[in-house]
Amino acid sequence: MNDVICLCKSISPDEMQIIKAELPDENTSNQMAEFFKVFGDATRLKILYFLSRHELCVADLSLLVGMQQSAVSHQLKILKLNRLVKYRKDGVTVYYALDDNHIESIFAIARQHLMEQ
Amino acid sequence: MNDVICLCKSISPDEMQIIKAELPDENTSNQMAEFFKVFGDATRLKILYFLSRHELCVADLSLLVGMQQSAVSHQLKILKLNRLVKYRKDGVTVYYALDDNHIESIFAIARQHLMEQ
DNA sequence: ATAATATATGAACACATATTCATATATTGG
DNA sequence: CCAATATATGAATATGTGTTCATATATTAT
Repeated sequence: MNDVICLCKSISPDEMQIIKAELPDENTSNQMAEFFKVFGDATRLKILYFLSRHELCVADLSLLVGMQQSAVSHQLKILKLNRLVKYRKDGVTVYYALDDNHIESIFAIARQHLMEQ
Repeated sequence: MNDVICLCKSISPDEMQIIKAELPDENTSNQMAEFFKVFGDATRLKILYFLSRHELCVADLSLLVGMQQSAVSHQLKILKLNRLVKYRKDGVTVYYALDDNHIESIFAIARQHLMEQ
């Protein structure tokens, strides 16, 4: 990409160059976007909420969120890939649980933002 | 929706009822999902990064993110609607700036999560 | 008023995503 | 081995999303 020359009065060309140079690389932006995307779905948020209360099997999660077992499995796969949940197998049953201590704090911040009108 | 009866051994029907009853209502889940969705796009994250460094006009943002002015305007609209950026007009130019003190902390948490392998 | 400029907006398109249905896989008990 | 059960997976579909192009709006200077 070419050098950037600023067009407006609020910032100098030099400052432009600096903040452009310090932009995290493409991978970081994309990884971060992927991470937040996981929280950007009400069904997944509900699953995370329930798991924050108790370890649960897929069937019970399906009852709780009121969605088909298949849908829940698909979403659990996404949560698993993003290391937000872990699981253990007991016979034919699979119990899922939260696997991230950042979840609570990230929720707290979102709640605060939404509370402030 | 009908009463929930748990199917697995890990939790009792009573506990199921309780965590189900305490699930935040549909509105809350949706609002929260919408909020996170905003962060789930690399272009918007870049815009937020640049604004975290300096107030900027649309044209400069467009140069910095390497995307058409129109695309940037569309994304700024979304950020505006979610009260993440504010703006001031100076003649025909519009300067945008961050309008949320939670952004930094939410980024910090995401970064931490992604750092941990 | 007119021209020039910065930004905003709407339509169109390509692409991603969530859900469902049908079915495969894996585990246990008989 | 076979049947029953819990979960996972793939295809299909409907809906959502981001970008571009074209154009509208708004502001300033001449």
